This record gives sequence, structure tokens and C-alpha cells, in this order.
Amino acid sequence: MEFKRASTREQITQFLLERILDGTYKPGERLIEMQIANELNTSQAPVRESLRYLEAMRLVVTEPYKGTRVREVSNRELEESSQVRVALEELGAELAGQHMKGQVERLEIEARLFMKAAKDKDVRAYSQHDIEFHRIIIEASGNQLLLSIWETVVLENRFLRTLNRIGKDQLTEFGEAHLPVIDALRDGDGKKAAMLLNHLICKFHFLKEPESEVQK
Amino acid sequence: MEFKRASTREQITQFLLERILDGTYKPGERLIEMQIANELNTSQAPVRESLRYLEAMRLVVTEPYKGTRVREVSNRELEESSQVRVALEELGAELAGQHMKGQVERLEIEARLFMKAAKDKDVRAYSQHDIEFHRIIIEASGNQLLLSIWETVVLENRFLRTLNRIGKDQLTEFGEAHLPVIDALRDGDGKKAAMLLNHLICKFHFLKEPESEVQK
DNA sequence: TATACTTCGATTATCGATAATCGGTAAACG
DNA sequence: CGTTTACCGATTATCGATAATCGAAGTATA
Repeated sequence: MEFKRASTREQITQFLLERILDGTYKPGERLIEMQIANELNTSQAPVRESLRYLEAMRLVVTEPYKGTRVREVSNRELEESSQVRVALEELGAELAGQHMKGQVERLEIEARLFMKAAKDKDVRAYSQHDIEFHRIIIEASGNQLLLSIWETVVLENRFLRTLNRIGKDQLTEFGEAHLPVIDALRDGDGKKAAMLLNHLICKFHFLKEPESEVQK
Repeated sequence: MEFKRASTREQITQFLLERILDGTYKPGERLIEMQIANELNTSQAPVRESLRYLEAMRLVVTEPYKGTRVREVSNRELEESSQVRVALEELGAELAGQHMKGQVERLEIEARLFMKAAKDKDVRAYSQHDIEFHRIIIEASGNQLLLSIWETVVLENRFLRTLNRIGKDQLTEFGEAHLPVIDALRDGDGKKAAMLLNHLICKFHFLKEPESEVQK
């Protein structure tokens, strides 16, 4: 068995990633290289490499000689990312239909977890399991590029923000809307799952629905 | 008016990007940091930053202490990227329908250019204008995230590879298939344009078509 | 001959130091 | 006063040097 200790740079990337996503570093906040380097007992160079990586992932923005900040995501961009996310999830579900037929245990587990979180009004836990639910479907598509892109889009989405807009009381309703997706995938009906996900995301993100779909 | 000269790092990124895309650096080829630094009269640090950026863009692959290589794209991955590309272009075309109505001059110009290239059997020129054609549509969607992601996917696709598989003689046929898309967008019918693009890409990339669509 | 061990050049990973640039503040000027 | 200029501390951008690691080639051993 192989255990490869992560390089300094990878550790820094992980560190920054976590802090950006959990909101420790807030949108617009400046990330000062030497400050991070000192905090982690390293030098400036690997920190800068990490920042370049995060920059390509669109999580931070850099201006020459002015430094790097956590990217601020406008409502406009939030909506854009939801549009893209819908398209990706549709593709994912369609492809997943073939692979998941009859094997939806993991989905059921996550569904149970986020329904419990909904009852407890635990937004953070809800978010975690909801995202995991969707990730499982995308993974099942077997398309690794899709998974990789979906992940960056979901990061962009800052899911929590949308969830907070939804409000704790509607979490249960939101969660329940996921259940038919499980049924569709159990039957191997990717098309139907895709349609359900589409409506689900559109509805709860207050997007306008696409022109009415023809149903089979 | 503002003129910002590019930083060393940005110049290096541009340099590497060009050489990877035009095939000077071939898939699997090792990119040696000091070698690049010497060639460009800089030091190792900015080169490494550029490589981290390209790594996040999935153009290169890095292994600790073993260096960075141009990523090799398997046929499998090529197919994956085509699937994703179809999904993105469908979304793009649907959204573009609303914005492009009656304003398809730029599309017509590019179409004329790639049809000429097809007649001349100039694969490189064909590719350039074909991609530009699609980019115009995605841009017109008004969704910047979509554009950004589409670009990385098309890079991944290394379009040329697919085109070479198609062969010089079918370029004209391939090109002509684009023309109905222009008509659909001129009418503001994004849905139809999306469907046409879907079939177009699937057909010429030898993908299996999705289960038959319902046509209006 | 085959296998394990050693050495060594090449390259990556990281560091510490220096140069370039920014934003703000205060002096100089009208 | 209001505006411009000169400076200063903070930070980024880049460099040159060193440490860590790799892999290939050689050496020893059985």
C-alpha cells in the first residue's frame, strides 16, 4: 500500500480551499502571501503556486502588484452557475441511468441523512449530504471530466448561499423533491431523472424554467 | 486609457499555452522548469506558477519530484469531453436564441470562412473558424461561466485530433451541417439550434446519438 | 546471469533575499 | 484651502541558492 505525503504546496492548497469554502476567508477578502506562509511555517513560493491554482479554479482573483482576493460571486454569476449546473446534472443523470439501475443504496443513504438534517434544521449538514447525493449521480455517469467540471461549478455556486435564501423551514420540502430521482434511477430511466433534477434545481433556485418539456 | 504590460508569469503562461495547443509540446512530453526559464530569460519561480495554473486547467499533469508533462488525452477522455461539450453547446444555443435574433452576421462571416477552408482542404484554418463559430454562439448566451468552461472543454478536446479523423474530404459536408444553425438562431429559435448542434456534434464525433428526441 | 546496493547527475521543491510596485500620508506649492 | 509631489511601510514579483528526490548506470554479491 502506498501513502504519499502531500507536498507543502498541496497542503497549502487544501488549507486555502477549506477556508474559502467554509467562509473563514470571506468573498473580497485579501489573501496576503507572507501572512499565510508564516501561519503555515513555509515560504512565499509554494503559497503563490497554490494561489495560481485556485485562480485557475476561479476561486480567487489576482491583480498584478495588488494581490489576491477571494472572488466575490454576484447574484448574476450565481444564476449563471445554476444554469450550467442544470445542464451538467442533466447529462450526468442521463448517463447514470445506465450504470445505476438497481444500485441506488448510496443515494438512499444520503437522502436519509439530508432528510434528517432538514428535520433538525441543520443547514450545513443538509448542504453536505445534498451535494454528496448529486455527486454520486455524477460519478455514476462514468464521465470523469463531467465530474471535475461539475465540482468547480458547485464550488462556484457556494451552495450554502442559495440554501440560506431558501430558509430552514423549506429544507424538508426541498429534500423530498429528491426522492423521485432515486426511483427513476433505480428503474434506469436516466431521462426521467434528468428531467426531475432539472425541475428540482430550477424551482428551488428561483430560476425561470426552460420552455415546457415534452414528456414521453 | 490603460495599458497593462503582462507580468512575466502571464507571458510564460501564454507561451506554454500556445506551444501546447499548437503541438510544439506533444502529449506526454516533459516540461522542464529550468529549461523553460532559461529559454525565456527568467527564473524557475514564475515558470512553476504558470505550470500550476495550467495544471488546474487540466492541460498538464504533475507528479511530485517527477515533474510536469503535457497531459495525454485518451480516446475515452476525448469522447467524454465531446459529451460534455454537447451539453454545454445545447445550453449555449438555447440561451443565445433570445439574444441573437436577427443578428447573425458574425456567424455568417465565420461560416463563409470555414467553408472556404473546407474547399481548400486547409484543416487548420477550418478548425480555427469552426471553433470561432461555436464560440460566438456561446458568447451570445451571455453566460460567462459557460463560456469559460466551454473553452477549457474545447481545449481538452484538442479539436484538431477529431478533425483529422474526419478527413479532409468530409470537411465541406461537416461545414454545411452548420448552416441550418444560423437560420434557427436568426429566427431566435434557440431550442432548434440546440438540437441541430447536438446532432451535428454527435454525428461527426461518432458519438452515439441520445435516445431519439421529440421534434416539435 | 540475476539481484540488490551505491553513486551520481538531473530535476524538482523550497527557502531567504532583493527589486518593483502599491496605497496612503504628509510636505511643498500655488 | 486644494492640488501635486515626494516619501514610506506593506506587499507582490522575481531571483539565485540550497535541500530533497528521482532514475539510470555502475558495482558488488551470490
